Amino acid sequence: MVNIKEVAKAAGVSASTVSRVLTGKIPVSAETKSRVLAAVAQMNYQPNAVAQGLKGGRLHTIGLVVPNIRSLVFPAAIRGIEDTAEQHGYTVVLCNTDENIDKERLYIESLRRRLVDGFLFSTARPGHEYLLDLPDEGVPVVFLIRQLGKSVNTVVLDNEGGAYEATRYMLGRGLRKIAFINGSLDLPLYRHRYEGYQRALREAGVGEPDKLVIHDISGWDDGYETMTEVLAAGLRPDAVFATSDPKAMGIIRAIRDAGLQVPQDISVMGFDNLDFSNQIDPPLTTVAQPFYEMGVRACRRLIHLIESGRSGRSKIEVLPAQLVIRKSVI
Amino acid sequence: MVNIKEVAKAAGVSASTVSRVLTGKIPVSAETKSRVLAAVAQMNYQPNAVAQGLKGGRLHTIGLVVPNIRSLVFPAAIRGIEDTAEQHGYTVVLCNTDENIDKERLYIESLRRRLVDGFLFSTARPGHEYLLDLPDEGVPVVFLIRQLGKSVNTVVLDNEGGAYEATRYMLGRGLRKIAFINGSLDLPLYRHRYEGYQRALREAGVGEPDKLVIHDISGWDDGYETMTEVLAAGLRPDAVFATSDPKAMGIIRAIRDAGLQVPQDISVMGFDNLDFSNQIDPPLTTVAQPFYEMGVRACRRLIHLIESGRSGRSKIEVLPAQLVIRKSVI
DNA sequence: AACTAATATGCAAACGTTTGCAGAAACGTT
DNA sequence: AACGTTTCTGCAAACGTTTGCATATTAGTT
Repeated sequence: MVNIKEVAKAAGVSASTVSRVLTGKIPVSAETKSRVLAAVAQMNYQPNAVAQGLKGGRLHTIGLVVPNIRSLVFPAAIRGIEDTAEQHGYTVVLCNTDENIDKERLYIESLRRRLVDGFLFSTARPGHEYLLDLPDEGVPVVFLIRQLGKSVNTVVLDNEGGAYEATRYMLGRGLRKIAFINGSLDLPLYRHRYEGYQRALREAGVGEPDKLVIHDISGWDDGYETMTEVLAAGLRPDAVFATSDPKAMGIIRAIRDAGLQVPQDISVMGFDNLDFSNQIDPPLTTVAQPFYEMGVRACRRLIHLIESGRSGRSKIEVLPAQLVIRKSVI
Repeated sequence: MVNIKEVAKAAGVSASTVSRVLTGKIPVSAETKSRVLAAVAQMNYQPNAVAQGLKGGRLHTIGLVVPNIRSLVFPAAIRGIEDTAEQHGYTVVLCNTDENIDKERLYIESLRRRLVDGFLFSTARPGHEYLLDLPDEGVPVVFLIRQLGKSVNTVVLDNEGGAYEATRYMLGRGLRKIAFINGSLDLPLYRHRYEGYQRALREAGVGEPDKLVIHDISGWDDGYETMTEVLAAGLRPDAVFATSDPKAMGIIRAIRDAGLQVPQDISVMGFDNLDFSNQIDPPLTTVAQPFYEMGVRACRRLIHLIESGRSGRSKIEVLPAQLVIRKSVI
């Protein structure tokens, strides 16, 4: 790769002049400018970003830390992040932590050595509070999808509101005994969904159904087993609110395998609106998260933080959820 | 961040000595070594990777170029890539091209400026032959999932064999009139799947069904529409071989919406074995691709290329497909 | 016409490493 | 005891930029 000195020689100027033409900071005569530009074009010169990075202390790179890219909630958000990063001339480095805190720590260390400009985390959960130290050390950080306290910039869904609306909708359809099959309460997002569900029930004067509020359920298989046990125990809810679409899929399978029909016998409400959720049978009624948009917002905010030199107090941005009605609720 | 000079001062040696202790290349007396190590530990010194990169000409980074991370085939492969990269001390930069060649070119340019050590491409297709120039310019490159000629290192599935086995299986179940709903023949992988299907039919002495071999179908919605038209035209295959799981999902929906049952009336074979393929109703019989493993292999090969200084001829590695039998074929 | 001000350019240092070269010290050999 | 090796360490250059400072040129003012 050709470097700035060779361009300078070809144009008959010094390296500094070439640099000044390219960065455009300081006046350069029109004549030399065009001569330099011609040389740059002819030699197809591209400044070495690593040298620039060493000089400037940053490399226009952001670190994206997620638990697992195979989880279906991330790809869309990542896409939003990557697109905005690209538009602003940033590059995205991907890190999967498997919820493993040591792996996360190593990644952070490794990326800081590489002078990443900032971090985007979707790995927040109790035990990861040390992440909150990063901003204090001057490292720009934005949290995404999952939150961890109020003291850091975050982009999340209105989980409480989404769950509230979904529950209200089911109540409005005459369903009364609504089971709630939820993820781990360690994650605020599941806590908030639970609170939304409770609020709707309370306002409608309906009590929480006995033995039908179950937390700590994690994927489709877990959902399947849980629902199978529920039905085997003779419990028979009018509806099940699954707080993620994969859980909902497993639950629907369990209901079918028990010889019942969705939604005729039991309605099922999901949460997420993953890409395939309207492809399954029956198409899933669910609460949509604007994943792509969340990625875009988080990335924009991070870039703003980076380029403004870390000003301003941190802010939690809450995006609205949207109920999408299909056929799995009667 | 503390730099090497400060460590040197603290240990009472020169920066060179610190560097030598850390890289371990040249003998250093046991005594100074321990003194340096103590200082390093105490000050928590981490070498600046960008400075090392500038000096050494590479940054231990690989560029991963995919059409779209939202497409369900990539996340597992990416996971395999990322895991192996991490094990070897490499970092992965993610690029989505949307099959757009200009975007791809810009990414390549940008990453080369950043001194990436090599590229992993899943974007091969006609028109992208210029990618083949990169190895000639000394840039390590490995192709993955999609291939583009024999002259470059590649990791792909045995698409022909997978389709052959799947077709043979259906024939063995007594199915004769097997529709073939395929992707674009521009992509060798779809061409090969077609060839496998044809070979199995030929060996069984069964002809290709009239009007039931359809190419250029791309996602679930396209699959749905195509199958709806097929049925509306009064065509009634015994089975449909969809060359991707999403197409299969759309096709199953179409069959159901036409009042028929899968597999009692029409069997459906998929291809990919995406994560959710055994969650749908009926659980999908399909051809599994070892996505994760492909990612691992491709990444290993790239790292080998990088660290061996680009020796050796290029090789195409073909991984076996595996038929996974569930309930969508009778 | 002389002086100040503005404009345009180059030199050299700096970013944080690694590494060739050379010198110093310790050791072994005859 | 003199010399050649070996072992260890530091200096300084290099990687490719950007940028403060100094200088040279030009223009502007009186």
